[in-house]
Amino acid sequence: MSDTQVPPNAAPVKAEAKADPRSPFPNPNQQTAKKLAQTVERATQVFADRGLRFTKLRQQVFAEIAATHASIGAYEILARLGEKGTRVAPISIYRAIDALLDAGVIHRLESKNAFFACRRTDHTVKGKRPIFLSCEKCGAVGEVDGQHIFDLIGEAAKGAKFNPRVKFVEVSGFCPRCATGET
Amino acid sequence: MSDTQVPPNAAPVKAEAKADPRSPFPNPNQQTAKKLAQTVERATQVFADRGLRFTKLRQQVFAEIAATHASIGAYEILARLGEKGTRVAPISIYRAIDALLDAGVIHRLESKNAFFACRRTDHTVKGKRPIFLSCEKCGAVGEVDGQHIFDLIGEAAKGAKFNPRVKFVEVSGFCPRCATGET
DNA sequence: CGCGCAATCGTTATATTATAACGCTTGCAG
DNA sequence: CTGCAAGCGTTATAATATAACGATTGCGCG
Ligand SMILES: [Zn+2]
Ligand SMILES: [Zn+2]
Ligand SMILES: [Zn+2]
Ligand SMILES: [Zn+2]
Repeated sequence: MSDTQVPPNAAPVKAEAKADPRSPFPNPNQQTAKKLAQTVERATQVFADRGLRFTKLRQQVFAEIAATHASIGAYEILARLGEKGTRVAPISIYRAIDALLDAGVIHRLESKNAFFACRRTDHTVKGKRPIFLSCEKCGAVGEVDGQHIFDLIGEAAKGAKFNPRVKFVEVSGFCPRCATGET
Repeated sequence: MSDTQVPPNAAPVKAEAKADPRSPFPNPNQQTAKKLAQTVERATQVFADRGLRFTKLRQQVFAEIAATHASIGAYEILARLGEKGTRVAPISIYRAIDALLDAGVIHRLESKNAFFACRRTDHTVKGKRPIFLSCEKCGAVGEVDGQHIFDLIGEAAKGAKFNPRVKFVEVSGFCPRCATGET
Protein backbone atom coordinates (compact mmCIF):
# COMPACT_ATOMS: atom_id res chain seq x y z
CA MET A 1 0.00 0.00 0.00
CA SER A 2 2.67 2.55 -0.83
CA ASP A 3 0.29 5.40 -1.53
CA THR A 4 0.77 9.10 -1.69
CA GLN A 5 3.88 8.93 -3.76
CA VAL A 6 4.40 12.25 -5.39
CA PRO A 7 5.04 11.43 -9.03
CA PRO A 8 8.67 12.48 -9.24
CA ASN A 9 8.18 13.90 -12.69
CA ALA A 10 4.96 15.88 -12.35
CA ALA A 11 5.87 19.09 -14.05
CA PRO A 12 3.51 21.57 -12.44
CA VAL A 13 0.65 22.28 -14.80
CA LYS A 14 0.05 25.96 -15.26
CA ALA A 15 -3.43 25.84 -13.83
CA GLU A 16 -2.08 24.34 -10.64
CA ALA A 17 0.80 26.70 -10.24
CA LYS A 18 -1.40 29.46 -8.98
CA ALA A 19 -2.81 27.49 -6.08
CA ASP A 20 -2.94 29.65 -3.00
CA PRO A 21 -0.10 28.47 -0.79
CA ARG A 22 -2.26 29.14 2.23
CA SER A 23 -4.95 26.76 1.01
CA PRO A 24 -5.37 23.59 3.05
CA PHE A 25 -4.19 21.83 -0.11
CA PRO A 26 -1.14 23.66 -1.41
CA ASN A 27 0.64 22.10 -4.34
CA PRO A 28 2.99 19.55 -2.74
CA ASN A 29 5.39 20.08 -5.60
CA GLN A 30 6.00 23.41 -4.04
CA GLN A 31 7.12 21.79 -0.83
CA THR A 32 10.66 22.96 -0.86
CA ALA A 33 13.35 21.92 1.55
CA LYS A 34 13.07 25.39 2.95
CA LYS A 35 9.41 25.02 3.76
CA LEU A 36 10.03 21.71 5.44
CA ALA A 37 12.75 23.34 7.49
CA GLN A 38 10.31 26.04 8.53
CA THR A 39 7.78 23.45 9.60
CA VAL A 40 10.42 21.69 11.67
CA GLU A 41 11.46 25.01 13.12
CA ARG A 42 7.90 25.72 14.18
CA ALA A 43 7.72 22.33 15.90
CA THR A 44 11.00 23.07 17.63
CA GLN A 45 9.49 26.25 18.93
CA VAL A 46 6.40 24.48 20.25
CA PHE A 47 8.53 21.99 22.12
CA ALA A 48 10.70 24.75 23.54
CA ASP A 49 7.73 26.87 24.60
CA ARG A 50 6.23 23.98 26.46
CA GLY A 51 9.44 22.84 28.08
CA LEU A 52 9.38 19.51 26.26
CA ARG A 53 12.36 17.74 24.79
CA PHE A 54 12.49 17.66 21.02
CA THR A 55 14.97 14.82 20.90
CA LYS A 56 16.85 13.67 17.86
CA LEU A 57 14.52 10.72 17.31
CA ARG A 58 11.46 12.92 17.67
CA GLN A 59 12.91 15.34 15.18
CA GLN A 60 13.61 12.54 12.74
CA VAL A 61 10.13 11.11 13.08
CA PHE A 62 8.57 14.53 12.73
CA ALA A 63 10.68 15.27 9.67
CA GLU A 64 9.44 12.09 7.99
CA ILE A 65 5.84 12.95 8.74
CA ALA A 66 6.23 16.52 7.63
CA ALA A 67 8.03 15.47 4.46
CA THR A 68 4.67 14.66 2.89
CA HIS A 69 1.28 16.29 2.91
CA ALA A 70 -0.25 12.84 3.02
CA SER A 71 -0.90 10.85 6.14
CA ILE A 72 1.67 8.21 6.92
CA GLY A 73 1.58 5.09 9.05
CA ALA A 74 3.97 4.31 11.88
CA TYR A 75 5.57 1.44 10.00
CA GLU A 76 6.03 3.54 6.92
CA ILE A 77 7.95 6.02 9.05
CA LEU A 78 9.92 3.13 10.44
CA ALA A 79 10.82 1.97 6.94
CA ARG A 80 11.81 5.40 5.68
CA LEU A 81 14.04 6.06 8.65
CA GLY A 82 15.50 2.62 8.15
CA GLU A 83 16.46 3.48 4.58
CA LYS A 84 18.32 6.45 5.96
CA GLY A 85 20.25 4.33 8.39
CA THR A 86 18.19 4.90 11.52
CA ARG A 87 17.07 1.45 12.59
CA VAL A 88 14.75 1.49 15.55
CA ALA A 89 11.99 -0.71 16.94
CA PRO A 90 8.32 0.05 16.32
CA ILE A 91 7.83 1.00 19.94
CA SER A 92 10.35 3.80 19.56
CA ILE A 93 8.44 5.22 16.63
CA TYR A 94 5.23 5.06 18.62
CA ARG A 95 6.83 6.75 21.59
CA ALA A 96 8.04 9.57 19.39
CA ILE A 97 4.61 9.81 17.78
CA ASP A 98 2.99 10.05 21.20
CA ALA A 99 5.24 12.94 22.13
CA LEU A 100 4.50 14.70 18.83
CA LEU A 101 0.77 14.20 19.31
CA ASP A 102 0.98 15.56 22.85
CA ALA A 103 2.82 18.59 21.57
CA GLY A 104 0.14 19.01 18.91
CA VAL A 105 2.56 19.21 16.00
CA ILE A 106 1.05 16.16 14.34
CA HIS A 107 -2.47 14.75 14.26
CA ARG A 108 -3.80 11.23 14.11
CA LEU A 109 -6.19 10.31 11.34
CA GLU A 110 -8.47 7.79 13.04
CA SER A 111 -9.99 6.47 9.86
CA LYS A 112 -6.61 5.42 8.51
CA ASN A 113 -4.56 4.75 11.61
CA ALA A 114 -2.07 7.23 10.26
CA PHE A 115 -0.48 10.54 11.13
CA PHE A 116 0.16 13.86 9.45
CA ALA A 117 1.92 17.09 10.25
CA CYS A 118 -0.08 20.02 11.51
CA ARG A 119 0.54 23.01 9.33
CA ARG A 120 -1.59 25.47 11.20
CA THR A 121 -0.61 27.69 14.06
CA ASP A 122 -4.07 28.57 15.28
CA HIS A 123 -4.99 25.39 17.09
CA THR A 124 -1.78 24.27 18.68
CA VAL A 125 -2.85 27.05 21.01
CA LYS A 126 -6.23 25.37 21.45
CA GLY A 127 -9.72 26.80 21.08
CA LYS A 128 -9.69 26.55 17.31
CA ARG A 129 -10.25 22.93 16.48
CA PRO A 130 -9.77 21.67 12.95
CA ILE A 131 -11.60 19.13 10.88
CA PHE A 132 -9.57 16.82 8.70
CA LEU A 133 -9.97 16.36 4.96
CA SER A 134 -8.26 13.25 3.61
CA CYS A 135 -7.89 12.62 -0.12
CA GLU A 136 -8.67 9.08 -1.24
CA LYS A 137 -6.50 9.36 -4.27
CA CYS A 138 -3.27 11.09 -3.28
CA GLY A 139 -3.56 10.72 0.48
CA ALA A 140 -3.11 14.43 1.14
CA VAL A 141 -4.66 15.67 4.35
CA GLY A 142 -5.81 19.23 4.84
CA GLU A 143 -7.23 20.96 7.86
CA VAL A 144 -9.92 23.59 7.96
CA ASP A 145 -11.26 25.40 10.95
CA GLY A 146 -14.25 23.67 12.47
CA GLN A 147 -14.76 25.39 15.77
CA HIS A 148 -18.34 26.23 14.98
CA ILE A 149 -19.01 22.64 13.98
CA PHE A 150 -17.35 21.32 17.12
CA ASP A 151 -19.52 23.64 19.17
CA LEU A 152 -22.64 22.27 17.51
CA ILE A 153 -21.46 18.71 18.09
CA GLY A 154 -21.00 19.55 21.75
CA GLU A 155 -24.54 20.85 21.90
CA ALA A 156 -25.93 17.79 20.15
CA ALA A 157 -24.12 15.58 22.65
CA LYS A 158 -25.39 17.54 25.62
CA GLY A 159 -28.86 17.29 24.16
CA ALA A 160 -28.50 13.54 24.65
CA LYS A 161 -27.22 14.10 28.20
CA PHE A 162 -23.82 13.00 27.01
CA ASN A 163 -20.76 14.72 28.39
CA PRO A 164 -18.27 15.10 25.54
CA ARG A 165 -14.53 14.97 26.06
CA VAL A 166 -12.89 14.31 22.70
CA LYS A 167 -14.44 14.84 19.29
CA PHE A 168 -13.38 13.50 15.93
CA VAL A 169 -14.46 14.88 12.59
CA GLU A 170 -12.92 13.40 9.49
CA VAL A 171 -13.88 13.64 5.86
CA SER A 172 -12.71 11.31 3.14
CA GLY A 173 -13.03 12.44 -0.46
CA PHE A 174 -11.03 14.10 -3.18
CA CYS A 175 -8.71 17.04 -2.82
CA PRO A 176 -8.79 19.92 -5.30
CA ARG A 177 -5.87 18.56 -7.27
CA CYS A 178 -7.41 15.10 -7.64
CA ALA A 179 -10.78 16.39 -8.81
CA THR A 180 -14.05 14.61 -8.30
CA GLY A 181 -15.30 11.68 -10.31
CA GLU A 182 -12.05 11.56 -12.20
CA THR A 183 -10.83 8.03 -12.78
CA MET B 1 -12.68 -7.07 28.44
CA SER B 2 -15.98 -8.83 29.04
CA ASP B 3 -18.03 -5.70 29.62
CA THR B 4 -21.70 -4.89 29.39
CA GLN B 5 -23.02 -8.39 29.72
CA VAL B 6 -26.75 -8.23 30.15
CA PRO B 7 -27.59 -10.21 33.24
CA PRO B 8 -30.42 -12.38 31.93
CA ASN B 9 -32.34 -11.84 35.12
CA ALA B 10 -31.77 -8.08 35.69
CA ALA B 11 -34.71 -6.86 37.69
CA PRO B 12 -34.97 -3.20 36.70
CA VAL B 13 -33.94 -0.89 39.54
CA LYS B 14 -36.61 1.67 40.35
CA ALA B 15 -34.50 4.79 40.08
CA GLU B 16 -33.18 3.78 36.70
CA ALA B 17 -36.44 2.47 35.43
CA LYS B 18 -37.70 5.86 34.37
CA ALA B 19 -35.04 6.50 31.73
CA ASP B 20 -36.73 7.29 28.44
CA PRO B 21 -36.40 4.12 26.40
CA ARG B 22 -36.15 6.21 23.25
CA SER B 23 -33.09 8.06 24.55
CA PRO B 24 -29.82 7.27 22.74
CA PHE B 25 -28.75 5.81 26.07
CA PRO B 26 -31.55 3.60 27.36
CA ASN B 27 -30.85 1.60 30.48
CA PRO B 28 -29.11 -1.54 29.20
CA ASN B 29 -30.57 -3.45 32.12
CA GLN B 30 -33.83 -3.05 30.31
CA GLN B 31 -32.46 -4.85 27.30
CA THR B 32 -34.68 -7.85 27.45
CA ALA B 33 -34.41 -10.91 25.28
CA LYS B 34 -37.52 -9.64 23.59
CA LYS B 35 -35.95 -6.34 22.64
CA LEU B 36 -32.92 -8.10 21.27
CA ALA B 37 -35.21 -10.33 19.24
CA GLN B 38 -36.93 -7.23 17.88
CA THR B 39 -33.60 -5.73 16.89
CA VAL B 40 -32.67 -8.93 15.09
CA GLU B 41 -36.08 -8.97 13.45
CA ARG B 42 -35.53 -5.46 12.17
CA ALA B 43 -32.19 -6.48 10.71
CA THR B 44 -33.83 -9.48 9.08
CA GLN B 45 -36.29 -7.13 7.46
CA VAL B 46 -33.54 -4.86 6.14
CA PHE B 47 -31.77 -7.80 4.56
CA ALA B 48 -35.01 -9.08 3.05
CA ASP B 49 -36.02 -5.68 1.71
CA ARG B 50 -32.71 -5.28 -0.01
CA GLY B 51 -32.55 -8.81 -1.37
CA LEU B 52 -29.49 -9.66 0.68
CA ARG B 53 -28.83 -12.92 2.43
CA PHE B 54 -29.01 -12.83 6.20
CA THR B 55 -27.12 -16.06 6.64
CA LYS B 56 -26.79 -17.98 9.85
CA LEU B 57 -23.29 -16.68 10.52
CA ARG B 58 -24.37 -13.11 9.84
CA GLN B 59 -27.27 -13.55 12.21
CA GLN B 60 -24.99 -14.92 14.89
CA VAL B 61 -22.49 -12.11 14.48
CA PHE B 62 -25.24 -9.52 14.49
CA ALA B 63 -26.79 -11.05 17.59
CA GLU B 64 -23.48 -10.77 19.44
CA ILE B 65 -23.08 -7.15 18.44
CA ALA B 66 -26.67 -6.31 19.30
CA ALA B 67 -26.42 -8.11 22.64
CA THR B 68 -24.67 -5.09 24.08
CA HIS B 69 -25.10 -1.35 23.76
CA ALA B 70 -21.33 -1.01 23.84
CA SER B 71 -19.07 -1.24 20.85
CA ILE B 72 -17.35 -4.57 20.40
CA GLY B 73 -14.25 -5.62 18.50
CA ALA B 74 -14.13 -8.34 15.88
CA TYR B 75 -12.04 -10.63 18.05
CA GLU B 76 -14.34 -10.18 20.98
CA ILE B 77 -17.19 -11.36 18.78
CA LEU B 78 -15.02 -14.25 17.71
CA ALA B 79 -14.40 -15.21 21.32
CA ARG B 80 -18.03 -14.97 22.37
CA LEU B 81 -19.21 -17.07 19.46
CA GLY B 82 -16.45 -19.52 20.31
CA GLU B 83 -17.76 -19.90 23.83
CA LYS B 84 -21.10 -20.80 22.33
CA GLY B 85 -19.59 -23.47 20.17
CA THR B 86 -19.30 -21.57 16.91
CA ARG B 87 -15.62 -21.68 16.05
CA VAL B 88 -14.75 -19.71 12.98
CA ALA B 89 -11.71 -17.90 11.62
CA PRO B 90 -11.27 -14.14 11.99
CA ILE B 91 -11.82 -13.64 8.29
CA SER B 92 -15.30 -15.10 8.59
CA ILE B 93 -16.17 -12.62 11.30
CA TYR B 94 -14.87 -9.79 9.17
CA ARG B 95 -16.83 -10.99 6.18
CA ALA B 96 -20.01 -11.06 8.21
CA ILE B 97 -19.23 -7.62 9.61
CA ASP B 98 -18.75 -6.28 6.10
CA ALA B 99 -22.15 -7.56 5.07
CA LEU B 100 -23.75 -6.06 8.18
CA LEU B 101 -22.06 -2.73 7.55
CA ASP B 102 -23.22 -2.77 3.94
CA ALA B 103 -26.75 -3.44 5.08
CA GLY B 104 -26.44 -0.58 7.54
CA VAL B 105 -27.55 -2.58 10.57
CA ILE B 106 -24.27 -2.01 12.37
CA HIS B 107 -21.80 0.87 12.36
CA ARG B 108 -18.07 1.03 12.71
CA LEU B 109 -16.57 3.21 15.40
CA GLU B 110 -13.38 4.41 13.74
CA SER B 111 -11.80 5.73 16.88
CA LYS B 112 -11.96 2.31 18.54
CA ASN B 113 -11.81 -0.12 15.64
CA ALA B 114 -15.04 -1.58 16.95
CA PHE B 115 -18.63 -2.11 15.92
CA PHE B 116 -22.06 -1.54 17.36
CA ALA B 117 -25.66 -2.23 16.42
CA CYS B 118 -27.71 0.50 14.84
CA ARG B 119 -30.88 1.03 16.81
CA ARG B 120 -32.40 3.69 14.65
CA THR B 121 -34.63 3.28 11.65
CA ASP B 122 -34.29 6.74 10.21
CA HIS B 123 -30.88 6.50 8.63
CA THR B 124 -30.74 2.99 7.28
CA VAL B 125 -32.90 4.70 4.68
CA LYS B 126 -30.22 7.36 4.18
CA GLY B 127 -30.45 11.15 4.29
CA LYS B 128 -30.43 11.32 8.07
CA ARG B 129 -26.88 10.74 9.13
CA PRO B 130 -26.05 10.12 12.77
CA ILE B 131 -23.18 11.18 14.97
CA PHE B 132 -21.80 8.66 17.41
CA LEU B 133 -21.42 9.15 21.15
CA SER B 134 -19.10 6.64 22.80
CA CYS B 135 -18.80 6.34 26.57
CA GLU B 136 -15.28 6.00 27.89
CA LYS B 137 -16.40 4.27 31.03
CA CYS B 138 -19.03 1.72 30.06
CA GLY B 139 -18.42 1.60 26.32
CA ALA B 140 -22.03 2.34 25.44
CA VAL B 141 -22.54 3.97 22.07
CA GLY B 142 -25.50 6.16 21.26
CA GLU B 143 -26.50 7.84 18.04
CA VAL B 144 -28.09 11.22 17.58
CA ASP B 145 -29.16 12.87 14.40
CA GLY B 146 -26.46 15.01 12.89
CA GLN B 147 -27.71 15.83 9.43
CA HIS B 148 -27.34 19.55 10.00
CA ILE B 149 -23.80 19.07 11.24
CA PHE B 150 -22.92 16.87 8.29
CA ASP B 151 -24.29 19.51 5.97
CA LEU B 152 -22.05 22.12 7.56
CA ILE B 153 -19.07 19.81 7.31
CA GLY B 154 -19.83 19.38 3.63
CA GLU B 155 -19.88 23.13 3.19
CA ALA B 156 -16.62 23.55 5.08
CA ALA B 157 -15.02 20.94 2.85
CA LYS B 158 -16.30 22.56 -0.32
CA GLY B 159 -14.98 25.86 0.97
CA ALA B 160 -11.55 24.25 0.78
CA LYS B 161 -12.33 22.96 -2.74
CA PHE B 162 -12.48 19.49 -1.30
CA ASN B 163 -15.03 17.08 -2.65
CA PRO B 164 -16.37 15.07 0.29
CA ARG B 165 -17.45 11.47 -0.06
CA VAL B 166 -17.57 9.93 3.39
CA LYS B 167 -17.83 11.81 6.65
CA PHE B 168 -17.79 10.72 10.21
CA VAL B 169 -18.31 12.42 13.53
CA GLU B 170 -17.48 10.59 16.73
CA VAL B 171 -17.54 11.88 20.26
CA SER B 172 -15.81 10.22 23.17
CA GLY B 173 -16.96 11.15 26.66
CA PHE B 174 -19.32 10.02 29.36
CA CYS B 175 -22.84 8.76 28.90
CA PRO B 176 -25.67 9.95 31.17
CA ARG B 177 -25.45 6.89 33.36
CA CYS B 178 -21.71 7.21 33.91
CA ALA B 179 -21.94 10.90 34.81
CA THR B 180 -19.17 13.40 34.32
CA GLY B 181 -16.13 13.71 36.51
CA GLU B 182 -17.28 10.72 38.51
CA THR B 183 -14.46 8.42 39.50
C1' DC C 1 -34.84 -31.70 -12.59
C1' DG C 2 -30.17 -30.76 -12.92
C1' DC C 3 -26.77 -27.37 -14.80
C1' DG C 4 -24.02 -23.49 -13.96
C1' DC C 5 -22.82 -19.27 -11.95
C1' DA C 6 -22.19 -16.24 -8.14
C1' DA C 7 -22.15 -15.68 -3.29
C1' DT C 8 -20.72 -17.61 0.85
C1' DC C 9 -17.81 -19.92 3.76
C1' DG C 10 -13.68 -22.86 5.38
C1' DT C 11 -8.81 -23.14 5.82
C1' DT C 12 -4.31 -21.55 6.02
C1' DA C 13 -1.21 -18.17 6.08
C1' DT C 14 0.30 -13.55 6.59
C1' DA C 15 0.07 -8.46 6.84
C1' DT C 16 -0.56 -4.39 9.61
C1' DT C 17 -0.97 -1.74 13.75
C1' DA C 18 0.15 -1.28 18.60
C1' DT C 19 1.79 -2.27 23.36
C1' DA C 20 4.11 -4.76 27.55
C1' DA C 21 8.07 -5.46 30.34
C1' DC C 22 12.46 -4.49 31.86
C1' DG C 23 16.78 -2.48 32.15
C1' DC C 24 20.36 0.92 30.54
C1' DT C 25 21.49 5.74 29.39
C1' DT C 26 21.22 10.56 29.67
C1' DG C 27 20.06 15.20 30.93
C1' DC C 28 19.55 18.03 34.51
C1' DA C 29 18.02 19.91 39.15
C1' DG C 30 19.72 20.21 43.58
C1' DC D 1 28.47 14.80 41.68
C1' DT D 2 24.55 12.38 42.81
C1' DG D 3 19.99 10.92 42.31
C1' DC D 4 15.81 10.90 39.81
C1' DA D 5 12.79 11.12 35.91
C1' DA D 6 12.52 11.00 30.98
C1' DG D 7 14.02 8.80 27.05
C1' DC D 8 15.38 5.01 24.64
C1' DG D 9 16.99 -0.01 23.36
C1' DT D 10 15.71 -4.73 23.20
C1' DT D 11 12.76 -8.50 23.14
C1' DA D 12 8.54 -10.32 22.91
C1' DT D 13 3.74 -10.35 22.11
C1' DA D 14 -1.03 -8.50 21.56
C1' DA D 15 -4.66 -6.78 18.65
C1' DT D 16 -6.62 -5.79 14.26
C1' DA D 17 -7.20 -7.02 9.42
C1' DT D 18 -6.60 -9.18 4.81
C1' DA D 19 -4.82 -12.47 0.92
C1' DA D 20 -5.31 -16.63 -1.62
C1' DC D 21 -7.60 -20.57 -2.97
C1' DG D 22 -10.62 -24.25 -2.93
C1' DA D 23 -15.19 -26.37 -1.35
C1' DT D 24 -20.01 -25.63 -0.71
C1' DT D 25 -24.40 -23.71 -1.18
C1' DG D 26 -28.34 -21.20 -2.93
C1' DC D 27 -30.87 -20.36 -6.79
C1' DG D 28 -32.26 -18.86 -11.50
C1' DC D 29 -32.87 -20.98 -15.81
C1' DG D 30 -32.96 -24.27 -19.67
ZN1 LIG E 1 -3.50 20.99 12.96
ZN1 LIG F 1 -5.66 14.27 -3.80
ZN1 LIG G 1 -27.46 3.92 13.18
ZN1 LIG H 1 -21.30 5.03 30.26
